[in-house]
Amino acid sequence: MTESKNATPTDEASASAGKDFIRIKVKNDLDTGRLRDGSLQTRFPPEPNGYLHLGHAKSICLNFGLAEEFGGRCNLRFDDTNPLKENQEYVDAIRADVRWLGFDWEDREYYASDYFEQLCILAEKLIVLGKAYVDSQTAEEIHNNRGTLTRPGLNSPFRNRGTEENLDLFRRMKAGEFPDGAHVLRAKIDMASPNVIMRDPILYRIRHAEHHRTRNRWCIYPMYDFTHCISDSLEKVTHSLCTLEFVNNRELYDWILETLDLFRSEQTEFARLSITRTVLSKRKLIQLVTEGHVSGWDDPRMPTLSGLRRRGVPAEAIREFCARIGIARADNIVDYGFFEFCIREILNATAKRAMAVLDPLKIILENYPEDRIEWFDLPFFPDEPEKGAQSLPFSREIWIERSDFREDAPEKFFRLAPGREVRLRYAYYITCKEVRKDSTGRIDSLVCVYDPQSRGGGSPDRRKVRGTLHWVSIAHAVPAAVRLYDSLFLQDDPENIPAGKTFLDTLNPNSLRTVAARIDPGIASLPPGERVQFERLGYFCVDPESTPAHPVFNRIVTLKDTWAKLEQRRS
RNA sequence: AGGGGUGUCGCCAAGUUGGUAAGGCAACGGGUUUUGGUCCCGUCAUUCGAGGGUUCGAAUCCUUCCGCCCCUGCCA
Repeated sequence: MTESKNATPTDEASASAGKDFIRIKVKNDLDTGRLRDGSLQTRFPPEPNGYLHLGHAKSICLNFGLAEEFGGRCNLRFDDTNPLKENQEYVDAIRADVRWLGFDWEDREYYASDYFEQLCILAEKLIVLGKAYVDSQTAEEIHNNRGTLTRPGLNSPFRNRGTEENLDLFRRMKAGEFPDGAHVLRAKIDMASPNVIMRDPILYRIRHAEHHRTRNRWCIYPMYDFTHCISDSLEKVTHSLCTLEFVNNRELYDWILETLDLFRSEQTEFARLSITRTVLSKRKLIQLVTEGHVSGWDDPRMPTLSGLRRRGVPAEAIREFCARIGIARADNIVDYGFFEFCIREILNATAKRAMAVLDPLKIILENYPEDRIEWFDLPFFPDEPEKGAQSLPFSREIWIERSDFREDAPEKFFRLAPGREVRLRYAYYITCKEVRKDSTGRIDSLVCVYDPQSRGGGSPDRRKVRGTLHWVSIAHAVPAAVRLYDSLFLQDDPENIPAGKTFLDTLNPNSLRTVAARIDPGIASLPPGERVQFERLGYFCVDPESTPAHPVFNRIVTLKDTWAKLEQRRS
């Protein structure tokens, strides 16, 4: 499950990784001895209400990465304070994803729900301190009295209840004497604060709901703001890292820890990740799944870790990506192409080369003996032949890529065309003699001749042959389903759609195309999860549904295609 | 006439106390190449949201203005 983490990011990446403002702050806190026992403690705190995606990966790499780099520890903590949205399936998926990404929380797996008892005691302490009260207004009244962004709020008529009454009411809330919504516990801060978060924030609400871990033990549940800072504090988290939308909450975070005189964890915010042509908001991802726009959380087109894993993206590429994008406080939207670059960088060094033809066109070598079969070596890594090779069968009839032949070939097209000579990689030079078409005019096959002198793909006269094509012997080829993926969305920023439209309007109708390919028999029985490079095409991964009899491959990412770019420029 | 955050090349992003704009991606040009892949070399911000000021000198200090993002859940 856990992918190898031996390979290190490039020097550039690690160099820049050591320079962000958070690392500078941590280093400084460590150097100046600000941390009580001198060691760093972080945490990754997901709410188990969905699957992890690339945005979470950024946070995971930051929190766990920091701990590794500075000799500290990082906890995994589930922020499970809302029983209505959370469940065990998500907990299990999150654990699997973090592990797959390559991080280990050892025995430090915590749950906010583990702290419910302590949280309750601290809430009572707040009441005794005169810093919290039970409010019996309706939800609507509370909303109306909160004021607006430009107008202060109004004090609740229940704001000055006595300590004993508050304590009694709160205990009865906890005991289940009231229905949902009858009362809430609020911090007594300042209804006129310019920071709306500080206008007597709700600390506890009544919710007669079953929690996936505590079952029916509780009917009151603490809110995020009350829970998060205290959980951090109890775990002695020194650096509590979160995204920018929580900046406003920091004032309350600090107020609670200070008022309760608890260990002072410190919150620092960084910009969340956005990527072009995909969405990273949990709400939208859930919608894609529940409305059936994708096959599930692990659909290979999803930016979820489970989707990327099934697609074949190596965990190392995700870590590399996170290291390279850096950490800052400015809003950003990273080009999807940058992620692809990181994937290719890893795969180029790790994926064995193989032969496959996605859109087959038949070639008949008329001067090649009908019953002859030869075997050619295909090195796993052309630049490192010492790493081994695979044998490829060659015969009279060969599949090549349909797009590698053109009847009217432009000057710069140096692939196959009538009368032109190209090289079949590692095999022979061939020249096209005749184009055969069916009744509809579609090209049916090509009759070619091969040059016996060019065995292996070179010739004694060292004549120049620009084009080199991939191929598969028809007699040996194995049919395979190959899924070609494209981005889920057409628009660069589907999170930010003009007016009147939704992100669904920019869904890419061609994000998945399945083709009947012909592959080299040598790779037909690779196990699921195995990644290979189909020469000249891209990187592919064996799908979990694949069997030796019916191989299924997912395209992870294409190879860089300079020719396609040239052609596009001409038109 | 609310508060907070933020603006450095098309994208990401360095730029500690002012000293004369890193790096990566993309792009473009060239070399190597039995993957139009990889690799290698080169080009790519007189300018740091805009204006004013301080200074011998400012992306970095002061000031005014502008843009974008977040906050009015008994969500996190």
